[in-house]
Amino acid sequence: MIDIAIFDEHRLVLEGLSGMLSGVSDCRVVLLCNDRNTLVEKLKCMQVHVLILNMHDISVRNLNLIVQLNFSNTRLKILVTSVIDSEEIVLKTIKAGAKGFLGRDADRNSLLEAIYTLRNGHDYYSTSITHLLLNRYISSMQSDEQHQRAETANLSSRQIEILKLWGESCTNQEIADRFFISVRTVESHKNHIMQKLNLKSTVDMVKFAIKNNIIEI
Amino acid sequence: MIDIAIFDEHRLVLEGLSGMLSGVSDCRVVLLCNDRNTLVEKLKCMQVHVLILNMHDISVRNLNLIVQLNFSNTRLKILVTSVIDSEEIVLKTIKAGAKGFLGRDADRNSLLEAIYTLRNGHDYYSTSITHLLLNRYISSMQSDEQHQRAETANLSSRQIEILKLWGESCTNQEIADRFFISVRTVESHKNHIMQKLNLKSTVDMVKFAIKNNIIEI
DNA sequence: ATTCATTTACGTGTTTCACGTAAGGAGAAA
DNA sequence: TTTCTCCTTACGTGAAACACGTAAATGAAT
Repeated sequence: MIDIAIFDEHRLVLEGLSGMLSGVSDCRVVLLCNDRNTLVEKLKCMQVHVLILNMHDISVRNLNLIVQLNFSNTRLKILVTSVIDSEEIVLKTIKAGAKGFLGRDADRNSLLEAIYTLRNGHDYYSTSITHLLLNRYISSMQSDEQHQRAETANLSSRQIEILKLWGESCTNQEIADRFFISVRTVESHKNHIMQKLNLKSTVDMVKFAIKNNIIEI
Repeated sequence: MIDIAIFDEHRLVLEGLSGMLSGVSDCRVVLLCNDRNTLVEKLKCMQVHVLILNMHDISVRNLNLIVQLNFSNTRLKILVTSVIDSEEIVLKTIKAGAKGFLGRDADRNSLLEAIYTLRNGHDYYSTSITHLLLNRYISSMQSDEQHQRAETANLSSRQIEILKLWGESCTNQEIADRFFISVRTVESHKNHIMQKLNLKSTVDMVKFAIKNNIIEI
């Protein structure tokens, strides 16, 4: 059984959200609230697994509420819902400590998925958000690759891979495990890089990698 | 009722995965398969909602399998599981058309979450992946904030001297000679620097020194 | 067919790192 | 004054990384 609290400034929305959960056997709505102070007070002494927090705006007031709730009840999982699923609001809520986010594309199934997922200790972000992050990520990876091809054509792709991981403070062993090769091979790769680029020390290798956008400062 | 197919090259793993789903009322395992060609043929004419595809490696063979299955059965949702949850494998599988990914941190609950989520037409990526994406995103958005928190003032003048020479690719012995101290003392200084700044590796120390204008690229 | 770079890997000896310990001094706080 | 903290110096030990050489397998180039 999952105990759920719902917050919204408008009673109507509150009841609407509550209604979506009636008839779900695993869920029990134990608190409906439309006042921030009351919410914080009540949640201090209630056992609530998931709080559905509907946000109309990304005011500091709302973000602080999340921080405050997380502070006073560490076991509480906060699921933010909002029609404003811009990058900004999502990021800010996550940074504030929300464990889930449902945007405008979310339906009842998504809500249930999110509740179960949060209850299990995992994070949940709606499809649009995940896609946003993925696209960002993929495009940043691709632009990285292009940068590298421009400046470091003399290094082989394998050598760059090694350098990249090493530049993220991986040990040789970690790099070896990642690529399923021997530690000695990793050492070999680094030796070859040093030879090829005529570098005196590993410090120089870091500098080279930074100059050539292989690793970030 | 969700119809599920499971693929793995090893029968044992196949049965293990299948066992995890026995007793789940909403799920029905309708196909176990350890041969790629058979899998493609069977799935052409069977109603399967979710395919659990356990990948041991990111071979072109496996990626092509995903592409092929997506082509021949557009309604099929492919959930890739793998102990190799590196950035590389995740990206490649998603680009190939997988709708979900479970990494090494996934447990039975995650598997069920993923199956339900895919069945509902949404994507599912395991916590580690989501965090990976989020961290990338967040760090790229507000890298300044954390970076500017670095305090050079915390380092003593001696520590900065050491760091400066080391950043010019001097060996510990050279640094020791310069200051008429023992090599061990140089090591101590570096150890203290690492401790004080909470740095994991010498690579990080180079980055710190560059960020704080102690050494130049 | 042969050359060349790449990827893989080992051997050996040196250097550096990680982590702990510790002594002596300088300066601040009680 | 004594206590306390930080800095500088330095060592011990075991692990990791580096320097330099060697070398086999692969594949692309010509």
